[in-house]
Amino acid sequence: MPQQKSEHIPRATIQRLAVYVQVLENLQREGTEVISSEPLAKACNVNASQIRKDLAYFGEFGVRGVGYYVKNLIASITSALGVDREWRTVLVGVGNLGKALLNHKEFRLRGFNIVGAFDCDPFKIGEEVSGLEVVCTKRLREMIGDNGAEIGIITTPPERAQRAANHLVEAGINGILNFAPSRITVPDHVNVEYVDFFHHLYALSFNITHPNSK
Amino acid sequence: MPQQKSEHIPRATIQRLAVYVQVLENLQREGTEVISSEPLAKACNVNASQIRKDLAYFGEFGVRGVGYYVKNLIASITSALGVDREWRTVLVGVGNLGKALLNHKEFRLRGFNIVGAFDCDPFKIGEEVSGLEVVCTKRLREMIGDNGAEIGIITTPPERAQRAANHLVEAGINGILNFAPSRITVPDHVNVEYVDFFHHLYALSFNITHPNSK
DNA sequence: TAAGATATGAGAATTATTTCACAAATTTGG
DNA sequence: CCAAATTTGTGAAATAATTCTCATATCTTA
Ligand SMILES: NC(=O)c1ccc[n+]([C@@H]2O[C@H](COP(=O)([O-])OP(=O)(O)OC[C@H]3O[C@@H](n4cnc5c(N)ncnc54)[C@H](O)[C@@H]3O)[C@@H](O)[C@H]2O)c1
Ligand SMILES: NC(=O)c1ccc[n+]([C@@H]2O[C@H](COP(=O)([O-])OP(=O)(O)OC[C@H]3O[C@@H](n4cnc5c(N)ncnc54)[C@H](O)[C@@H]3O)[C@@H](O)[C@H]2O)c1
Repeated sequence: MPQQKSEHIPRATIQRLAVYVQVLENLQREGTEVISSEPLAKACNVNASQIRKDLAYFGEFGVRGVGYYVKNLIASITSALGVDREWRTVLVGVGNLGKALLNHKEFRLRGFNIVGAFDCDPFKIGEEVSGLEVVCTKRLREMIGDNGAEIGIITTPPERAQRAANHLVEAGINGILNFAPSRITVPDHVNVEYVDFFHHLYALSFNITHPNSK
Repeated sequence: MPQQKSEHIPRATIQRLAVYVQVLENLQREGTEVISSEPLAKACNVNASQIRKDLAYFGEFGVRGVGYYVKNLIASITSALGVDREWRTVLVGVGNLGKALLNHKEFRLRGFNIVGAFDCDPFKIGEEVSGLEVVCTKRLREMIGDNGAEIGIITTPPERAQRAANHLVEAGINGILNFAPSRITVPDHVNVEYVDFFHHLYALSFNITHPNSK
């Protein structure tokens, strides 16, 4: 069982592990069974020792002289990341984006089941979206007590994100994925990740504007 | 005019600058006119000298003893990032996600105008989405010659992303925002950013699973 | 106009991450 | 079964990024 060997693991390592899984899954789909760090590194656009060092935080998954068995390595990394299980999630803010996410089947496929949908708009409460009844945000605590969700997804307007986060924290969630373009403040034990593709467009803009700074 | 003072700027700095803009815009909406690095840092969840150092790459934007004028600082950072102008973009892959993005008005609002929509499915070509006629991917080069787009957005299935990227590169694009969950290979002068919220869910999963490793 | 309070900007010190280099393990072919 | 060819895993070295510290600049108030 891949067990964490060392204390602190860089955030960058976690991000790369997600990339490795993605690339390995595509390789697997194309029929590759074994791969060594060199070509995998090329496909992921990183240094080969970087991959080996990242993996070394969790154990020894390769075979010297051979490389890594793709299927095996996927299993090892997903286990290290903790995504080899079901994660129950709830979504707050059933608007355009919220509905699109509720209908997105990939969540369930990847083990992130959305088991609750919440909104504060009385016109939306009671509506059914993708097999879930939209419930009043005030009942978040009670509902999470029932369904045991651990991750909250925020898709409210930015000025409501902090309020939504407060409700989620109070309800006992310990991870938040925030799609609203605003930062939220939460207690230390709660993890927050932000999704905002404009940040990526900004990065492109910068890199195109300053081509030499690479 | 904010001019780049130093040669290499860390990628992490660029990502943070985008966060600063986001937080500053929200502060501005709430009426804040001046802010010092300490409270701004708190809102962005970073160290105050980090902010000052990040800004120092581009110039001196603060007033000693006072702090930063919010409006001014937003202008300085957006100028540094190169997002104080219009960026013309094209989108390849007019499916569920592609259509949602084409209808998303925020792009235009933020200066990223989608001026072309491409797909290879003959049933989709000719269809009109959000005021744009869907055009065959093969005509990408010709169309970009006309509309002068510089950024391409990929929303094809993962196994088609590389092909889409090749078309975009050939057409002379120099930045790509890839929503497909696969890595693409492009020449050195082309910049690629990846958007995948499962990577963020993976990070949450890891952090919740290993609470001590923070 | 001078003193006290505040907050930036930048060099130095620290800490973290990445890359290198190579010993150890495994396979393959004669 | 041994030698040659691979390729991992890891300590050491090199790089990079972050944080600390403080001199310097500005504002406020008396
Ligand atoms: N639409 C997109 O494609 C898109 C893309 C990226 C980011 N976003 C961001 O995602 C968020 C949602 O976008 P949208 O287009 O779905 O907006 P929307 O207005 O359609 O939906 C927002 C929903 O949140 C609900 N809401 C408001 N306050 C709430 C609260 N306190 N508790 C619970 N629910 C609350 C509203 O009733 C509404 O149903 C925005 O912050 C937007 O910037 C949207
Ligand atoms: N739907 C979502 O909410 C969502 C969210 C995140 C990521 N994604 C990713 O975005 C991509 C698109 O998702 P979707 O749900 O819109 O899929 P989709 O199948 O609805 O759309 C894909 C579109 O791409 C077109 N296409 C295929 N090959 C092409 C090519 N070579 N050139 C041009 N067009 C081509 C298809 O004709 C189709 O119209 C997928 O990779 C998916 O994993 C989707």
